[in-house]
Amino acid sequence: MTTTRRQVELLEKNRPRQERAKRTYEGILSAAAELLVEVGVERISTNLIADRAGITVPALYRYFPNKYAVINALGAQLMERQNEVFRSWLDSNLQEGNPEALLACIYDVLKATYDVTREQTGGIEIVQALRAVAPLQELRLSSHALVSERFAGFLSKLLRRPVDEALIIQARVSIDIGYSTVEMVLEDGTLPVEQVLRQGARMLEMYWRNSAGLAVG
Amino acid sequence: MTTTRRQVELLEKNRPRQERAKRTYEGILSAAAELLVEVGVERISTNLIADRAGITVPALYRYFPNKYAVINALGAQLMERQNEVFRSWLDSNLQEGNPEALLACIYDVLKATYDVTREQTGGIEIVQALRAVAPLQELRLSSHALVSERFAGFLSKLLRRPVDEALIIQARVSIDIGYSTVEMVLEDGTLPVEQVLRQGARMLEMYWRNSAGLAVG
DNA sequence: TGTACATCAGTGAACGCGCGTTCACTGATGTAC
DNA sequence: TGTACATCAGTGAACGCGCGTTCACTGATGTAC
Repeated sequence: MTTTRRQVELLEKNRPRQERAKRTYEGILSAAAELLVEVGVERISTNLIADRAGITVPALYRYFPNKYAVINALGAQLMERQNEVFRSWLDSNLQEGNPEALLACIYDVLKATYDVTREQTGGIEIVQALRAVAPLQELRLSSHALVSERFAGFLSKLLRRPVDEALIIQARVSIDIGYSTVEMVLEDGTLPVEQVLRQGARMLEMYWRNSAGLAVG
Repeated sequence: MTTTRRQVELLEKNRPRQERAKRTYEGILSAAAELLVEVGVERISTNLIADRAGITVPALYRYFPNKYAVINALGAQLMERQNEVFRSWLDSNLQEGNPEALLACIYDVLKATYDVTREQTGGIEIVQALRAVAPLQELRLSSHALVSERFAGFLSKLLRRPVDEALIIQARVSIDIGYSTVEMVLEDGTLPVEQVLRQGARMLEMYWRNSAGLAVG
């Protein structure tokens, strides 16, 4: 991509070992999440985070090389939770082996993803930061790509189709459209959550009915 | 929303009057667009912008109160161009008065939106900034809401349905899904542009076939 | 059970830097007569 | 056609501030004997 963009270290440094250290570490993440809501990505700083967490800046530097690593840790946590929602949704539909069953509960997975993101302080702000801040983009993109591949494998069995490029693309588009619907409703607080998620679910349902050659509702 | 978030002035100050001033003004916008690509939203500053534009910082302050106003001006320009794409797509389909004609060319409007965003230096970075930076969010949200209302009015005539909340929501979801597809392909450079846009178009098509009670395929 | 010691966790103070912002100013452009 | 003047456009220098980062350090925790 762009070469002029400076490389940023995102790896965490020391892992917290003692109890006290774990509290400090968690305190840093909570403080960062709160500040992401209050002042936004563009104003957050290690100084602010340490202050809010009730520690000094060098204590933060013990665990994170910079502020991006802190946001990255928050992002990894959220991506993991979102992925887990999707994974368990797939699992609970694996037994059925029946496309209709899956199509009937797309709304559920959107709602569960919405809930898990809402539950995390600064959830939507974290997602937006992952999109907008170059050094963090990799995390969200690779997370979506991973989930899409798993989804494509699942669909391959369900629809008895090979895992070719077309299927992977269809899976990826579905995943991204699902997350987009959730993000849309989190970003614009004036929208009716359930209605919008239901429309998003219906869109995905019609798409897959057409792909799989199933009857329309 | 959040009250702790400081209010930021986004209105431009003096409008450029003389020729020289117009060049300076445009130079500021171009420099900002380039820097958005090179260093990202979180590192851009009035100092960097003025430097790149070949002027001193007080010259920038003559036209903009702060860096957010600069990005806001870039964003307004881009939103306007995207809206224009959609407007002219609707217009060229208004004559027909036939849903099938519209459904047949959803890909075209996605591709045209993709092209117009791609054409603008820092196009995707501008969109991401509008999403992630609180004081700029209003611009994108109200732009999407406006386009959705216009679309709902159009659909009302086409499908002979009243402009009720349900129709507005459906229009809004469609608009946001369209933009999301475009943004997805701009954000992840590894994806095949045409294939992804075609899938997005197909998803919207199936959605509206179902809504309008039209035959599939 | 006590204590000496190693390791882990967090502090206080300091640094240089780029940031946003403002000032009084010089220079460029356009126009009235 | 020339020039005086008003307005517009951009400069140089300065400011205080919060930023990221590092240092040698003190204090807390855990453990070997």
